[in-house]
Amino acid sequence: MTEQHFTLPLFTVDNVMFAIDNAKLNVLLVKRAAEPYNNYWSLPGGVVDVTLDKDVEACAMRKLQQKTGLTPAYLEQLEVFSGPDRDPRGYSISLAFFALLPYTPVSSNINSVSHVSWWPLDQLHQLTLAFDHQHIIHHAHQRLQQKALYSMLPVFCLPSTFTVGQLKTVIETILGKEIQRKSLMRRIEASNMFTLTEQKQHSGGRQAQLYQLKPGVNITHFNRNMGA
Amino acid sequence: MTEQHFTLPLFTVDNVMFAIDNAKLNVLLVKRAAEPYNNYWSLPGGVVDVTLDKDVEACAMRKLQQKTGLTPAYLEQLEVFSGPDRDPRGYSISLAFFALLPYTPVSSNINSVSHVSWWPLDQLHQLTLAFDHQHIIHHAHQRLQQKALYSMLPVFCLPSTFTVGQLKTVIETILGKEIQRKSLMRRIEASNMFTLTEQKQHSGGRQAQLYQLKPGVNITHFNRNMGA
DNA sequence: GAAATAGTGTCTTTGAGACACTATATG
DNA sequence: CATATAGTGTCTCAAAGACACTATTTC
Repeated sequence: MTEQHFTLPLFTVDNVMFAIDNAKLNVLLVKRAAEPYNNYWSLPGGVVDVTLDKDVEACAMRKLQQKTGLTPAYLEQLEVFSGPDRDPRGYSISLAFFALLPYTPVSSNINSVSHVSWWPLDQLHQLTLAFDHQHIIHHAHQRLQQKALYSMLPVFCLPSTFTVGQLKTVIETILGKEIQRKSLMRRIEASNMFTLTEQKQHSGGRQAQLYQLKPGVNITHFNRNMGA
Repeated sequence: MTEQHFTLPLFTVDNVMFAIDNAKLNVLLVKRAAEPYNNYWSLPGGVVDVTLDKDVEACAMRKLQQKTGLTPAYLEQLEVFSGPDRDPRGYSISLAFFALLPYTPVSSNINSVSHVSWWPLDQLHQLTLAFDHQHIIHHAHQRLQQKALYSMLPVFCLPSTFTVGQLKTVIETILGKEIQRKSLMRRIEASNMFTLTEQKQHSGGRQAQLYQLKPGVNITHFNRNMGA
C-alpha cells in the first residue's frame, strides 16, 4: 500500500475456464486489444482492484464477469506463474485460477466482433497464445484430470439437473477415456451429494433418472482414483 | 514494472516449513523485529527481489536461507491468501509455500537471541502469531496430511539414509495416527524410489535395512489413500 | 531366555473393473 | 419386433488392513 520506489513485479490474475461442448473440452479465451500480444488470444484476467475485490478469488470472478459475461460454477486457485521473461514488459507474477461452468454460448455481448470465444482444447496447439498461457492451460487441464479421478468436481460442468449418462460423458471427456457406468453410480450413491427428481427422456431409449445437487453440500473426495 | 501511481496491494511470500523432532511436528517461526506485530512470532517470508529471484520459488528459498539459515528439502506452493484486513498496513496478497526438511536445530546464527525457532505444532495455539499466519499454518498442515495419505512426500523429513521404522514414525507423526508397517513396506517396494545400503542398529532390536532415495527420482503418488 | 525392533505370510476387507443381464423407451 | 439407452447383479482384481508368525539383535 505504501508508494514503492523500487521495481515491483506486476501481479495479475488469469482464469482458465473449462466447459464441455459437443463432447469436447473447451477453454474460454479473449482476444487482446493492447500491446503486448495485441490481437492474440489469451486467458481472461487482470489486476486486482483494491477497492472492489475482497480477495483474489473475488478479483478472478469480477474479471471473468467483466471480460466474458460468464460466472463460473466452480473456481479454485491453480498455481502462481512467475519470472522475468513471461511478460515482455518485465518481471511478472500471475495467479492462475481454474474454473468450471456448464457450457454457455458467448456472443460478443461485450464489444464489437468476436473478442470472446470458446476454443476446443484439442485445437489450441494451432494457436499462438499470449504470454505463457498455453503452459498455464496445460497445467489446469492436468489438475482437472487429476481431480476428476477422485472427486465429483465434474458435476460443475452440468446444469443443475442432470442424468448419470450426462455425468459419465463429462467425466469421459475430461479424462479422454471411458469409465464404467457402474463405478460412477456407486460413487453417486456413496457421495450422498444428490437428490432425485422426475424423469426425462434422452435419444431413443429408456428415460433416465434426473439428479440434482443437494443445496450447500461439499464435493465429495474419494480415497481411490477411478480409471487409473 | 511500470511505476504505479494507484494503490498496489503488497505481494509477499510466506513459508511454512515443517520438520519432525521428538516425535512431534514442528514449524519454523521467526520473531518479527518491526511493526506491525513487532516481537510476534511469524512465518519467515518477504518480498520478491526482481534482481535476485528468478521466480517465486527462488524467492521463497532465498528468504528461508536468509532468515533461518536453512534450505528445505522439499518446497511447493500452498495457496494465496489475500484481502484488505490481514495486514494492518492495508490490502495484501501473500503466496504461502509449504516446505519439508529433516530436523536441524536452529541456533540463532542470524542475530542476537532467539529470533528463529522450531515450535511444536501442538503448542502453537498458545501463541498469538502475526497476521493470519496461524490460519496459513493450519492449511499447510492439512495439505501435508492429505499428501501423506497418497504420496511418499514424508521422506523429505528424513535424512538421506533411513529405515522403514523411521519413515513409519514420520508418517504417523504427520497423520496423528498409526499405520500398518506392512502397507508401508508394500508402498516402498511398489514405488521403486529407493535403493538399499548396509545395516544399522536401532534401540534394542534387530538391525534395520537402510534405504536411500534413488538420485533424481520423482516422488511417487499412489492412487489410493492409506489409513483413511 | 526375555524384550525389543525388523520383516514376512496370509487372510480379510474395500471399492473399482468387467460384463452379462434386465428394464423401459422409440420407431 | 429391433434398437437404443438406463440401470442391476455379481464375479474378478488390486491394494490396503489386520495380525500372527519368524528373524535378529541387546541385555
